[in-house]
Amino acid sequence: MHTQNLFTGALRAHGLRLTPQRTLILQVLQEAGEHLDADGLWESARRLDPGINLATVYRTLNVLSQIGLIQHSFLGEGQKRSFYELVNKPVHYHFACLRCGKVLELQSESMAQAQGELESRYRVHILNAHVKFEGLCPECIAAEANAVP
Amino acid sequence: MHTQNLFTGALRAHGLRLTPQRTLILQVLQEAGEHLDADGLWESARRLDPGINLATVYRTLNVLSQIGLIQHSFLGEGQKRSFYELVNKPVHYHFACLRCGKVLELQSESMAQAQGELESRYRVHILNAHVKFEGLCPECIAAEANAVP
DNA sequence: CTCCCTGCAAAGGGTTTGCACGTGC
DNA sequence: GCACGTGCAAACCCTTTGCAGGGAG
Repeated sequence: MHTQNLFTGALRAHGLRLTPQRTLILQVLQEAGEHLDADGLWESARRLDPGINLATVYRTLNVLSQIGLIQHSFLGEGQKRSFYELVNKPVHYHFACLRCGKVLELQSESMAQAQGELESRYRVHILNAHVKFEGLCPECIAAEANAVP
Repeated sequence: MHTQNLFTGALRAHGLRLTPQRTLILQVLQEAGEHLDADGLWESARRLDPGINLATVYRTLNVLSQIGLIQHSFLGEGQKRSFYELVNKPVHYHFACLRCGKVLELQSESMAQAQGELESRYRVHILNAHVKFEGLCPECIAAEANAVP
């Protein structure tokens, strides 16, 4: 996997240094795959480097956001925490089940189409789309159907 | 406008009292029309009742959220604040300019279509959609073009 | 008259920042 | 060696909460 080189290049292109901490955080983000919050990321990172500081995690996340390697978003209605994920992943959208709390990642071509329509209609240039749907997942739809016959 | 009665009814239906502060906050939300954060709302409200407290604003916003009169969401990448708006309004989506911070409200039929597609593909039941786009607004696209000729 | 609601102030909790030391390049 | 990055702890800022007094129903 040449992802590491990609990251290295991106960092250096912005005059940033490749420190062990940054490498570690990128690694955790990559292995986790799913959306992580800063705290969860810190927890995972500390298993490999117990000395790593939460402030460093936040600073790194901000740096990586600024150079476009990761995307950060909010999930969950009353949620206070931000979630982060690599831009590495294919375009997808989040769906949170209101009943069981599960988060699904959805793919949709129509969304991209809708996005294009908005760009031309409003003459804006869309760089990021944060999309979160809420509702019931298949399992919970079934459960609700059984509960209310 | 019978909106006031609607609110009154909704509050009473939930065993809640119609206090001057609640009336005032609803009024401000209604007149502002656009997305307001708690602080902006407080500022507007204080012009009519200088004694109103920020904690009351938050408490009221939470109550109104819970009974479904308003919707609350996050806008802006590094934004810490929540934004609130009446559910009164037609379906729309938010666009935040990364350069000037301005927030636009967009309408799109394709979005609804995409949503329908996702529901059937993933067998989920979508109840809410929180959609936020980020990018450059028309003015900032022009400004960028001038800045980098 | 009874609770619910408000104002006030202080606490909470995620995120940021100042400072001195450490380290990539 | 110089500037950037890190650890540590305190600061920040939005939001919530405990408490006592006040007002809706």
